[in-house]
Amino acid sequence: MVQINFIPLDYGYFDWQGHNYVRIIGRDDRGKRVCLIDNFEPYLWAVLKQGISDRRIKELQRKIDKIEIKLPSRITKVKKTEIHDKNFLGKSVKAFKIFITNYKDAHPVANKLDFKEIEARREYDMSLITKYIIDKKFIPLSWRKISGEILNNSSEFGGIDSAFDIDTCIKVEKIEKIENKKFKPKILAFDIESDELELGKGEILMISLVSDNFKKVLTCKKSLKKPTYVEYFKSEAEMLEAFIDYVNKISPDVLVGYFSDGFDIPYLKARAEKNKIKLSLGLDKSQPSFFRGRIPKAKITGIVHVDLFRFIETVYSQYLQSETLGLNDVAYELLGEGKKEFNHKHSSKIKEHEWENYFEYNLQDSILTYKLAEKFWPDMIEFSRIIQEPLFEITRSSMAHLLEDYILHQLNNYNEIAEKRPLHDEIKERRQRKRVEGAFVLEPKAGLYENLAIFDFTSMHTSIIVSFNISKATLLKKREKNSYESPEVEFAGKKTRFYFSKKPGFFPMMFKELIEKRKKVKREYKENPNPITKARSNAFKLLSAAVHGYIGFFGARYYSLESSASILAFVRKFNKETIDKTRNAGYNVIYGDTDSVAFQLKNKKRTETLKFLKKLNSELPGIMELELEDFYKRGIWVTKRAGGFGAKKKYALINERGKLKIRGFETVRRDWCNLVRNLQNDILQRILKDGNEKKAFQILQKTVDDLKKRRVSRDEILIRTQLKKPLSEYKARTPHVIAAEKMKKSGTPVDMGMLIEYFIAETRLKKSLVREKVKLPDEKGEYNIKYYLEHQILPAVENIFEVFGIKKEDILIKDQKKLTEF
DNA sequence: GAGCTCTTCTTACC
DNA sequence: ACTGGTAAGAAGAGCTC
Repeated sequence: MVQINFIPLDYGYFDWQGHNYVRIIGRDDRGKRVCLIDNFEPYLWAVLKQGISDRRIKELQRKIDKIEIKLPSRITKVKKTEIHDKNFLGKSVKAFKIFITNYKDAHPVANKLDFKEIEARREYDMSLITKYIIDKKFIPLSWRKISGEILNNSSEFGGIDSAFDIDTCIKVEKIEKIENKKFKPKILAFDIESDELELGKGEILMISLVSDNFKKVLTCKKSLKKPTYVEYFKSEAEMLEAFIDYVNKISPDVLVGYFSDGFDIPYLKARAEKNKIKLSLGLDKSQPSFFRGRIPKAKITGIVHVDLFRFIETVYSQYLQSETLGLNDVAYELLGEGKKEFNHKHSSKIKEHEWENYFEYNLQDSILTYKLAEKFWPDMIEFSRIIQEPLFEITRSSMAHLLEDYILHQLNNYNEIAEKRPLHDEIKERRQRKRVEGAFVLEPKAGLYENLAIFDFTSMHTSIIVSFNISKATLLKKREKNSYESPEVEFAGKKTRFYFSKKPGFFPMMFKELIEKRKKVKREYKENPNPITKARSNAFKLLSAAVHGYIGFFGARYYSLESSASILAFVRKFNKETIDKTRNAGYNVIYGDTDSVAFQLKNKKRTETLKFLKKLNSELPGIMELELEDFYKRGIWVTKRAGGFGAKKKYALINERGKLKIRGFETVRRDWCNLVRNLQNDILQRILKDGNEKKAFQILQKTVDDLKKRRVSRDEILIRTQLKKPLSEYKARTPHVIAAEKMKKSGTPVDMGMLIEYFIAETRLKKSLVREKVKLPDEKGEYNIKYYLEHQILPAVENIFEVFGIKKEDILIKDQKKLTEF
């Protein structure tokens, strides 16, 4: 019997003599790599209908105990059946806990439970690892004291201890909770370069590896100078083998790449196959396995493969200003350094002296990936601990999936049996439903305003869910006395109201607790700001923000469109009420969107306004809360280009400290050229600072002049538009589709998700469509002055100057003559 | 071929 | 297919006159 302190990193399972065992790879507190083997007792639930007699229950139990699934490879039996008092969708129920010998057959066992006394069969559709973590409270990346027996060249479990490259293998007897201590994982970042983007098409030219005090580029190409970090190999095969050796030797906890699920790992696998090499990266020398999904997930046994791109995409992209989530943009924003310059061309055309630069470029990618991984480690570890799912899962799951995992791991606190995942037909039906009415947006009156404030609701949707006890399980079939009543909603073509029980449901309670946890962590962060508390606070924030969307998501276990419709009806009601109350208090309300109200203070003082906020808060139910977003010195709202009404979701503000808040304007949209984005930004800034348009107009005149004199660089007039689907699926012949087709024709690989760059050029055609003037950035040709004037500059500034009574004609009139010259 | 509406598409806001 | 609804706006398609 041994005892160690252990932190789990990678979870897997295997079968031995027809039973399931869980295999956990992690470290002990001396840094040794340990593999734990633990038994897993699979079970599922059968929820009984109300009022079944004890005698009948006994009878059923006997029948269930006899269930057997016979397969060629194994026989799965019911081991035992227990009767428990549980909750299911908030109701107290009696349920059978049916233990079976192999979880893989839980589904067929569930199918055999078709007794009329059984209302529902549940928890046979969850991941085995999820159930294991819940049952043993063995939370990923959390320290535990493990007692057990060391396996040493044991034949038990088929000799697993010798198959794995580990220091110790322990058969678990006991798991005890201990206080979390620090853990610094060994991270290894990698990146490959190849001629082709299509997986496995061309050979791999080089592979870079970066870890703590370790930098390498492995290559099978020759260069003139030989940097110390480069290792040369005779062939691609030898290079691949060296890569595998290095990964095995360094033996990292985390192998991290950037888009490595979608590119590097599958590419390596394909090239290894071509070279008849086994890509034995796993601790048991196994090859990466791929799990299906939008992008297949590449799993390496014993080492956590993290595709940092995927994690950043789901949990961090909303905070990033970067125009793309490519490594260069993200690294620039977060690390202040980007990729190295390298002019990509086919390897056959790269000269001997150029390879050195390519190596450096390749190395830099791994360096950036490594640094980003270090930066995001607190986020990864906190997400993993809070959601209680392994690192591999939480770095790849969508937000809805993360939230659902969080819910599943919390259910035990409420003695709840988990709801099932919707089946195919159910998903289809849900997706066909009419969408429910959303939030309210108040149409602003265009103008320049001074002395403003914005109030907004904190976590509005979630606080409504909590305050009105809204969920699938608390929804009442019909009106009941003493229940929460939603405002009137249009649902399935009828006007109706929904009612929710006042008995607190597990779902709203769970998120009440989550909001409380977040508040606590936020306080902790304020007292002691550090990356861990920041990451924890952020994880709670993101989960909380996703709850309403999750309820309306067709794939959710706890989907409830009635709940979603009710939440949104409350959102509209409270926003409108707040707008009315603000107006009635003597403020000039300018605008409001979903959970906010923007207004002019007029003659009122700030202290008075804060007092008014307090009053509003005292009138709000439950945990709902309105807060001051900020006071603003000035703000501008413009009209729509069509129709002359005030444009929603489009405004710019400046606060006392001179900080701008610009929403919706072209300057924040990446599909407008930089010339116009910068121009509009300058104009808005000038106007908000000065309170008038004089200088801003001069800025405009100068830019128009530059444009006409062709002093504007190519870079500034490039328009970037993303390909949102495969090129072949486009019905419309839009400029960016034409540009993408041109790229393809010229040999540049074009893929879904790419940001297509182009500009609009002068043509000899007298009358023509925009798409006929599309040119790629490196094509010869001059920019089309008329287009950039009338379709870029003017649309972006016209409505701003209109606020000051300056018309489109006033902007152009001075230049009318000049215009005709071109 | 001008002028209109409608569809397709992208990207924003909350 | 992998949170939701609301909205602006460009470009092109298709129609009428």
